[in-house]
Amino acid sequence: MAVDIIQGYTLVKDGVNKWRIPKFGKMRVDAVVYVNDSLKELLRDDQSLRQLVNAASLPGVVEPVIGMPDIHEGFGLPIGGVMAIEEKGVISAGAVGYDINCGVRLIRSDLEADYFTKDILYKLIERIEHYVPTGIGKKGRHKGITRVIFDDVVHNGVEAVIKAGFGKKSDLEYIEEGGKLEGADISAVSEEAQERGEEQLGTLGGGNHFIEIQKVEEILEENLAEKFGLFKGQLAVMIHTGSRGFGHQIATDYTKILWEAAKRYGIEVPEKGLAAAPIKSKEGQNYYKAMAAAVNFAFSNRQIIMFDVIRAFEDVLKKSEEEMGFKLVYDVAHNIAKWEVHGGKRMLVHRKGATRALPAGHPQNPPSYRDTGHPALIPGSMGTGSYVVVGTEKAAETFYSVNHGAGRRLSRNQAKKISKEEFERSMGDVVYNVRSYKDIVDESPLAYKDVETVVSVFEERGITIPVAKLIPLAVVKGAD
DNA sequence: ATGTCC
Repeated sequence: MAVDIIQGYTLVKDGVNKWRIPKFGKMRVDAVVYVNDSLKELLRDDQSLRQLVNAASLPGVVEPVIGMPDIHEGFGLPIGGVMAIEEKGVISAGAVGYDINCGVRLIRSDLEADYFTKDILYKLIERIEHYVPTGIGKKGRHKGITRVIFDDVVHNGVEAVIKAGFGKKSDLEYIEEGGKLEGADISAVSEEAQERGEEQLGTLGGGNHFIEIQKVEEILEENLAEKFGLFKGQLAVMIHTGSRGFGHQIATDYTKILWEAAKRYGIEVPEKGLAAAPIKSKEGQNYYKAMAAAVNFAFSNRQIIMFDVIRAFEDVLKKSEEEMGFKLVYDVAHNIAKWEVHGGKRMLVHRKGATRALPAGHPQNPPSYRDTGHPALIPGSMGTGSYVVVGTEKAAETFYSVNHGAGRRLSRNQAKKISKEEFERSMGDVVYNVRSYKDIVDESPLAYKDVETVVSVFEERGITIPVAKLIPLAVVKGAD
């Protein structure tokens, strides 16, 4: 029996790429982390195992608390963490994260990527920036209309922005939850969060958010790729953003509210980032209502950005959306808590830096992907590849969750030390918009784990089937 | 991630 000791915790090998921390002390359940030998080494200088162990002590937690292959430390639950809680247990804002429904949307086209010279790519990213405000604190270009429809957006999700003219009704079939998480209620959201949100719909933000023009580099599973409308050499666009200042304010407000509520309810919370209250309590219910509002905001944000990106392509290529064949492949949440049934039991699954990946035939798939399983989207860093995968039946052991990216290897502060030369080399031929490398150096591919290795962990275990690999041609980032 | 400290 293979055993390893990391950060003082005993890890016991539990099959391919899977390590278990048997429960001890205040843990109510085991913690599990999915890594191969090289990724496991990265946990030695990182607090993420402690954060998994702490999460395993919360009331109502379901066996096991799980770390994804791209795990790294976060606030409360690690990024790359999955925590399921039974109905009589607690809900935690820190286990969803500050960027509620941070997520990814993939758009395909009928265009051949090889047509896109650097000259065209520069024109495109310039035009995309013309339409999509990027960077911290930016207000939306559509804020006149988004203020008017804001209430409708938070309660009804993407359907509301489609009614206002951003895209078409059929897009709803290609968004997790149909673009709307039930149970949102604006009355649970602070005035401050509402004011920030109304003006920020349709903005990209900063940090790891991006709009990427990509090429389908490799088809890894022919049959599924065809059903997802993907082909080798195809031009695609990936959008990665979330709920901006709206979700951030909600997370800030409720971390405080839940921290104080925990004391009143006598819940022992091991660290502030895991602040939690009973799901059935007033505070817990209110967090869910506010979180759902931010989830709907973020799906809608990506819908508006898709609309604007397609306008940019129309302007530069002088072709219509129909001629270019742009279609939504899928839109997935990476930071969310949702009610799901696993093993016949209803539970609230918190995913923070993790993607749901339902297998073929699972009834919660959208009808468009019932027979295949929906695409799970895994962006790499901005100089490397991204993957489309699907979950298998074996993904039941992770509550049908897979990794959400490559995962950070260096902290932002460590990554700031990367030199200009190293940064430029790491970007290779990828065209990017930000003029000063200092603004995005902490997003350098060198700051991330190797996405191929990370994706291989679940593939080797039989939890995912990789379908396609996409590589970046051009990337639009927000300068902070 | 974030009007990166009201």
